Amino acid sequence: MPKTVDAVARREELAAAAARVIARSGVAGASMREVATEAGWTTGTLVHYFRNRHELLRFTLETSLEGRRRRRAVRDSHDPFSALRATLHDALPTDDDARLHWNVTIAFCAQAGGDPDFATLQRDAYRDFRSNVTARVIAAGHPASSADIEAERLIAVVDGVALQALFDPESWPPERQSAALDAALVNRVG
Amino acid sequence: MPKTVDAVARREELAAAAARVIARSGVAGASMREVATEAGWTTGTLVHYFRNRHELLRFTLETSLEGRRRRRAVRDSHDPFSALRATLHDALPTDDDARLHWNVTIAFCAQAGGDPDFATLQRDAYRDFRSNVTARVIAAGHPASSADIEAERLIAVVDGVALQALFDPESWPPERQSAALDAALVNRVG
DNA sequence: GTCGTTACAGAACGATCGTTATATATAGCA
DNA sequence: TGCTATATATAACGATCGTTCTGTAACGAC
Repeated sequence: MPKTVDAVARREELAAAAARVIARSGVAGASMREVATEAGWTTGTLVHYFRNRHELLRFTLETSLEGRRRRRAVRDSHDPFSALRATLHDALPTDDDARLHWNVTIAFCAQAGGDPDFATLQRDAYRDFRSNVTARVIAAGHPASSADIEAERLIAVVDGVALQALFDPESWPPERQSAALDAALVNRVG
Repeated sequence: MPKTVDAVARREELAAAAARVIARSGVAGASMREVATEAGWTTGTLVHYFRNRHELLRFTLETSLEGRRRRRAVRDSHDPFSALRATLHDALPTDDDARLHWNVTIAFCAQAGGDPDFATLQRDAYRDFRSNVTARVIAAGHPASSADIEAERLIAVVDGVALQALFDPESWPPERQSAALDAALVNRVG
């Protein structure tokens, strides 16, 4: 056997570089050469781990979505209401990691129209998030009959706050985002 | 004087074509040739009315933002609460025109990171919208001291619903968007 | 009518893109 | 210690991009 590297880790490392470039300059700015430079490699390395650019972009989006999903799974240990709040709070761009995820999401959102593959990935991830929040809303004591409506209301608040925070980061510090979420939570749930 | 055309109207016609292309395939997909084809002209015409691609994109974004602002200005004739509701409702992607505006907005949102020019345009338009909603919230009877907080809460709901509706149009018909907005309105204002 | 200016078309250029092909270095096995 | 397969680098190709340049048609002033 010849020289061996952790191919999975290398792919994730390259995808992380791609995510940074995408968050910085959009999907269009994520050229093979730019991503390779960001990762500290060359295009030769990039094509060695991804068949083509589309596979790189797709894996980058999948990894970004998976990162959010994995973080969500941790929130089951708390009491039901705290778990709901933590789940929604994790979706807010209150730290660099979440901000990166959001920028990548928006960038792919703009690209989703021309690429149904990306649109499907994002829509499925969103539906998974929605069903997750719905389950937690029910666990927190909300009537099951209107839990989906309540979940969508809460997600709308989270998405709206996130969008504004991405636009105007200096006027939306983390504590203000949390406050907006809490205000939405005390309205109906809890 | 030689052959004369309405240069302003022609620029808006070309910008409208650019907006359609951007909504369909993102800012990156809006190449000079693609926009020219969409408009039914050639690149020669495009460069005759816009110095370069950046000016075309900038004018397209400005025109899109101005269209929303102009529609907002009409909403002063109603009673204060109806005016507030109408202002917020106009921001939702409930018809093709508003959907086009939203897709363009998201597309430029993804591009704003790499181009501070676009980011400034959008942030200013958003602040204008925010101050407009704040004034209408006060007019509708909300205490002035917390009117900005209330306006941001309502805008967050509108943005969140819009984002979800753009992702999942079939599960967010216009009447459902309106219902979500009304639910947010009856909570505090009114 | 002719002339000059404007409107538009289309070709061409250099840059950059994704992709492919080729070359080199490296690490484990014989 | 060679051998081989893998990892990485680099070059090159064709396509496409934004931009510039050149050519042509059309309208208004004289």
